[in-house]
Amino acid sequence: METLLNKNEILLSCPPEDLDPAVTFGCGQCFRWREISPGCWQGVARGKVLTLEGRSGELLLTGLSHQEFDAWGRTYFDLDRDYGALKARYRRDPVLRQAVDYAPGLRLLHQDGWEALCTFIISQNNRIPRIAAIVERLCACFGDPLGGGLYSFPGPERLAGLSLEDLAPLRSGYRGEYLLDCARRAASGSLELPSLETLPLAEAMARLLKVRGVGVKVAQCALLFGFGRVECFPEDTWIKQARQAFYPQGLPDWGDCCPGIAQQFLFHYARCAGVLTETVKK
DNA sequence: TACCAGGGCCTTT
DNA sequence: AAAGGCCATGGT
Repeated sequence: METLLNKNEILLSCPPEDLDPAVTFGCGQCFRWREISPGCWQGVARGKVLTLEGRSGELLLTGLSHQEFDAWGRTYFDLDRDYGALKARYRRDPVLRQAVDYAPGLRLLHQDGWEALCTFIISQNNRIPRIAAIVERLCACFGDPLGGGLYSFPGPERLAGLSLEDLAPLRSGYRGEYLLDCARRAASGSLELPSLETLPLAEAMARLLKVRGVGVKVAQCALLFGFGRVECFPEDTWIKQARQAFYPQGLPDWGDCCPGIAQQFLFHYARCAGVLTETVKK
């Protein structure tokens, strides 16, 4: 499918209208991608420095070998899902049609589960730019250097041995305690991360809720963004506002059509399109 | 200055 | 079961 160019360069066969880097990396689902030059985005995933940019109507990915792309890159960018069909389905709903048309190039990333869990613990009662800043300090302090001032996301074993004082430079506030509890559970095996991909959803949710600082919303985000559980539908403040403004009778049941992906379209639309007035808060 | 942020914990009713 | 204060930090 994909065209292999030089070493570590891959031309994605995905239609660019189904993967807009600015939207996909900027919609609040991930926190480690930056636009380093116009149209060219750089990020770190699973310890690899990647770039993605549009080029002559296609998308060029650098930083992964052919083998790495097949092993996890394809999954990371969710390339095996038919977004054309999914969006056609979403457009049957008049509100979601607006959301899809607002940002048709939004694509749900399948991030590393551990990283997603940590970043959404950090996200609670916080703002997106500050979340990204804390995550960067976490990586710079405890990740492995990857060159160019970039660092990997530190694994649970690394964080499990740290103290609250060690985390002080992150300025993550009361969330530091939550990160340590999460890391110690993951490192000891009392929280078995890989099982969260395949366990019945209720069981996966129950296991995550044992972690301090992980409530229903953070667990849903971790499952959706990090463990491929597209049936999850996190209800944050923006979704609550959207629900009250656009769906006073209740949200539609997107059932087997990836509710989590519908959620991300709706979240981005509600947060960025300026369609919510301040009068419908809370 | 107060209020608020991709919430969750703890205590009080 | 439900409601409300509090939590650390930083932007407005």
